[in-house]
Amino acid sequence: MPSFELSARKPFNFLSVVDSHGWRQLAPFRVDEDNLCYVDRLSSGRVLEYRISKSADGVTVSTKKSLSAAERREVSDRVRWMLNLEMDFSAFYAACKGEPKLARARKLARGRLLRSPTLFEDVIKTILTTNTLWAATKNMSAKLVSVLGSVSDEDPEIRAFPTPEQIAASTPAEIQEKVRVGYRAPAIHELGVRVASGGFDLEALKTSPLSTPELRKEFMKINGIGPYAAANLLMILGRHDFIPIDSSALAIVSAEWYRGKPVTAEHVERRFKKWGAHKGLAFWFWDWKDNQS
DNA sequence: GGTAGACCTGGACGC
DNA sequence: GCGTCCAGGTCTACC
Repeated sequence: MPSFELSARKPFNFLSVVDSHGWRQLAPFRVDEDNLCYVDRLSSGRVLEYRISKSADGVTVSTKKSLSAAERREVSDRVRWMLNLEMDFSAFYAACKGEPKLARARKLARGRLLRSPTLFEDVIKTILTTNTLWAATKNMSAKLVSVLGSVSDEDPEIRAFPTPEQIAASTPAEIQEKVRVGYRAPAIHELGVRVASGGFDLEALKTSPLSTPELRKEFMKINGIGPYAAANLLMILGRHDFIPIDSSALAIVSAEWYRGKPVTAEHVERRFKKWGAHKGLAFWFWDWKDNQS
């Protein structure tokens, strides 16, 4: 099986990235034992699955068939992005010192969040997490891939996440009916159209010079993206100064400090205010009483 | 600027 | 079975 190595900035813990949130469960990701697999559609149109596993210096990326030099460069760039191999978390780990609830985060080199190769895919998936159960999010993501994604010529069993063009070529009614995303269909289709037409360079936001509050506003201009979803996307981009506060966030904060009594977003903010630019990370990797994973 | 109500879906739950 | 509730929120209308 053809393979190559990618190094990571230290400290690096492969499983801490894979387990950083639920993305590994959303198609076209899958986990096979301790390997992370992803079906990608390269710029050439070739659809293939690559398998990522830990190595001494970072990760090993393997494919069933060989890649051209250009394809290998493309896959390398995408895997580096997906696992955030280059990011420096030393300031966060320094801030964690003296906080027992973040001792494991430091010890396990937590901080990196698994992300999709494109911001487009992560925005769509974030929309799929809103106002629903996680099981339904997984279903919607799987259907989006199986209904609209490109099938591989090399393996008809695998499909990639649909491109903006593929989503734009569909209709909101078709997306709602076949992908079962409900009221989210118009927002998903609209984003596909905007990106496919070239009217919205969503991927440019990956490296935007905008301040985090300005970038948050940009995300919130997207239909279907509110405060929770914008904060989630900022976390994915490595901007950690907003907390994605959803109903489960309220529940765990309530259990942690308020004996299960109802709390608001302000309670969450107050508890993590002191972490400043690391607020999102401190929240995300806190050792919650009710979540010892 | 703050808030109530509608919004798709499908799994869980009670009957 | 069947009906109801509600979840990893957002949007809009209204005050």
